[in-house]
Amino acid sequence: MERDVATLCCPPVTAGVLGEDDAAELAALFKVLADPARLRLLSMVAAADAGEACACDLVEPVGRSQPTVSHHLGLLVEAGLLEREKRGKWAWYRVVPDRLAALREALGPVPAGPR
Amino acid sequence: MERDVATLCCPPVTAGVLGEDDAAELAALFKVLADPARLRLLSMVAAADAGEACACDLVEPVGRSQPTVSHHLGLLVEAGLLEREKRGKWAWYRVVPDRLAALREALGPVPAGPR
DNA sequence: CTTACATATTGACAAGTGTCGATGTGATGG
DNA sequence: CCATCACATCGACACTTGTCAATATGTAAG
Repeated sequence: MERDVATLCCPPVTAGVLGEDDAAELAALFKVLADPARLRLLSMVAAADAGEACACDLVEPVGRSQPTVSHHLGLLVEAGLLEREKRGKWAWYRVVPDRLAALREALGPVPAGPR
Repeated sequence: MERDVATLCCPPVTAGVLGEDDAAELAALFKVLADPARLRLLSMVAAADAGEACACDLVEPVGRSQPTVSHHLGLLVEAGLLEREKRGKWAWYRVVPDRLAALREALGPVPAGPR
C-alpha cells in the first residue's frame, strides 16, 4: 500500500521552514494539481449542475480516453479533492471544498484579514 | 525558447470550465510547487531574516547537492515565485508575494467573505 | 443466462524529471 | 596573472508519469 495523501495536510509555506516530511506531503498534493487533464476535470465537476458530475459526461469534453479519465479521477479522489459515489452503473463526483481551502491556506495565510 | 510560465496566470478553477491552454498554464505553475526540495527552498527564503536569503545558506539545510539546489532555485525564479539578485559572487533570493497570492486565488475565490 | 453498457484495472511505452559528478563562468583577492 | 570561491550549466542515469489498447468487473435490461 502506498502513501495515502488524503489524511491530513498542509503546514503553511510562508510561516517557518518546512521539514522534509511536511514538504513531501504538500508536494504530493500539488503534484495532483500539476496536470492539465486533472485541473480540467476538477473544474468540470466544480461547474456541474447539481454540484456533481457523472464520469460519463467528462470523457468526451476532456479529450482523453476513458481509462485515462478514470485514472485521473481516481487520483483526485485519492488526494481528497473529489468524492466518488457509485449509483447504478454510473459514478458521480463532487468536489471537497475544505480540501481545496486547505491547499489554498498552504500557500500562505489569509490574504488581507481585517484587524 | 521554451514556454515562459512567469507571464500572467491563473483563471480560477472553481468558476467555469478551464480550457486546455489555461489548464496547461496553471498545471505548469503547480508543477513547480510539486517537489519537496522546492517547497522547502521557498519556505526558507520566505522565513529568511531580511526577506531575502543567500543561496550559499540554502544548500546545506535543504540536503541536496549545490547543482541541484541551483536548478530548483532557477525553476522557482522562472515560475515567478522567486526573484534573484546577484551581489558580488553571491545570489540573493526574495519571494514574490503577488505570485503566491495569484496561485492561491486560482484554487478558488476568497475563502469566506463577511456578508 | 445473455447481452449491453459504464467504469476500473492491467500492461506497455514514450516522455519527463530529480539527482549528482564534472565542468564552465565570473567575481574577489593576493 | 593565478588561485579561490559562489554559482550555473552539462551529461548521464534511474525513476516517475501520462497515455492508450486490451481486458476485467459490475450493473441493468430482456
